[in-house]
Amino acid sequence: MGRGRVQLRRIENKIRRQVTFSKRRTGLMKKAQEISVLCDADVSLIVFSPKGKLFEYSAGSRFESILK
Amino acid sequence: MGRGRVQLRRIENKIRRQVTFSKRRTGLMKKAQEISVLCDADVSLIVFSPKGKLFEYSAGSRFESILK
DNA sequence: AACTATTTATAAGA
DNA sequence: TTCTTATAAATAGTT
Repeated sequence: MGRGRVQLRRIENKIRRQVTFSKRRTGLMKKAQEISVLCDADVSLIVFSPKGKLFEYSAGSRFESILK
Repeated sequence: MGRGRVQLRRIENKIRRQVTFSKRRTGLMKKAQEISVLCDADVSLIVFSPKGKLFEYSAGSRFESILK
């Protein structure tokens, strides 16, 4: 999406990689939430940034009992 | 996306819910893979369909040792 | 952080 | 369920 095509390989530029991570993490979390609500599905999504920071979304009884 | 707007609530029609689940699960898995490759991030995504079928994607050393 | 041109995802239909 | 198409949504590059 956006101004250029996506090449599926590691973004070498550190700044660009961080910006892309931030944008795509937000989008991925949103879509995880959407499929859980729309389709009544249990979902667990865990992402570590390259710096080791943890981001997590979970929904449904299968995961809430484990992760909360 | 598509022909109509998304309402963020459970899709009541069973057929439509299954079709949407199948399409969105594919898209979600793809985006999980993309962020892991592009941004060098460890990712774990686990989804259960409403029928209880498990779908999983994981990437990175944090998860591969656990899930494989 | 906001913008916007463009790509990508996908809802509905076939 | 697989393909197509119109359109909504995500986002890459820019400001």
